[in-house]
Amino acid sequence: MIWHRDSNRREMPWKGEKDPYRIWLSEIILQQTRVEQGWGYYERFLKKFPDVRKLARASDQAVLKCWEGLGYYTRCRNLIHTARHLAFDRQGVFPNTYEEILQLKGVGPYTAAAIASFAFDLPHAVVDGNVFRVLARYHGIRTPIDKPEGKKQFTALAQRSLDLSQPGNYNQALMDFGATVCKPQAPACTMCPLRSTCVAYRDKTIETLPVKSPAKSKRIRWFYYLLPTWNGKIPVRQRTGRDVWTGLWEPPLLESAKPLSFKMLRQKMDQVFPAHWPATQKGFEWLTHKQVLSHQTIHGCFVECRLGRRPDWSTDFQWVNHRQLSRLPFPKMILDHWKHSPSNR
DNA sequence: TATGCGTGGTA
DNA sequence: TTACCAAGCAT
Repeated sequence: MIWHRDSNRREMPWKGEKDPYRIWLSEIILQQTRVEQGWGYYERFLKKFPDVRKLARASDQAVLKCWEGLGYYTRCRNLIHTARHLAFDRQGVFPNTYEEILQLKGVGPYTAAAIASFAFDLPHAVVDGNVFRVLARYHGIRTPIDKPEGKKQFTALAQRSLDLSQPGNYNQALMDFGATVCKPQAPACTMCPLRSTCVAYRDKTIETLPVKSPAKSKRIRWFYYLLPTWNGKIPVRQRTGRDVWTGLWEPPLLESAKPLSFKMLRQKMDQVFPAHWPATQKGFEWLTHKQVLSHQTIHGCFVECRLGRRPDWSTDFQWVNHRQLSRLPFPKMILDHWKHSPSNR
């Protein structure tokens, strides 16, 4: 705590904030996200949606567009849901107990403890990646942190360690400490005020803690996006289901587990998206991108051409011009394609 | 309860 | 290039 007081705090736009709306917003943005990455998003959200009623009244589309590029889009859909719940069912009043906060969609044990302690000075310890790491090293605990037993053990330990006289401050300090001193790689043990009593430092096991189960290998997918322009417009539809990028928009898509030859692709195009496609490969522009996600690798092949007639596909598709397109949220890979594609104006 | 969900930085 | 990780959560 003295370490934290003495100029080791990381300044951030939401630090010291007492407005539960702002704290909630910042914590949702920061889930599994680096502070530097979330910073700009937080400021843009606050500018566009200064209070929970503004956010609740906005269209799904406008909010998702604001979230575009940040990833884990379920967070954004839950943010919208909870904003409307707060504004319309609770007259804009944020719940002020840990249990009630935990009930909010998109709010789990970490976020509930963060809001409870920062906004309401309630004695709940946060347990995030930083806290897992600091506690595992300091106490030399080898229980895997990504299993129920580990979560239980570390949560109990964090709660016991909490400074009840200043829970918010303590939570901030522990996370800052983990982010700047007790780092995942190359921790600054020589600068660490706790090294004389740190079990992992004594046992030289810093690099092996915390214990995590090994990552699974990534699934590989091939996405063939069809980009026909007709009358200056292209067809797009919103992704549904429980797959990646749900809620974002995309052009007609043919998916394959393996790369397709042009001949195979052309066959599928005629089956799934019948149209007056060009007869040969020369009628198409063909560009590929690769995006590595945390759990899968997606190869995006963008196949562009001009059509003389508008095809009669599912009504899910909207044919939109550039201006309409710019208001819709898209996955980064598609945005990158349009940014770099020579045919895009 | 094991698994899936994005993107970007770093070694 | 690849692996790891980041203020986690829902299902």
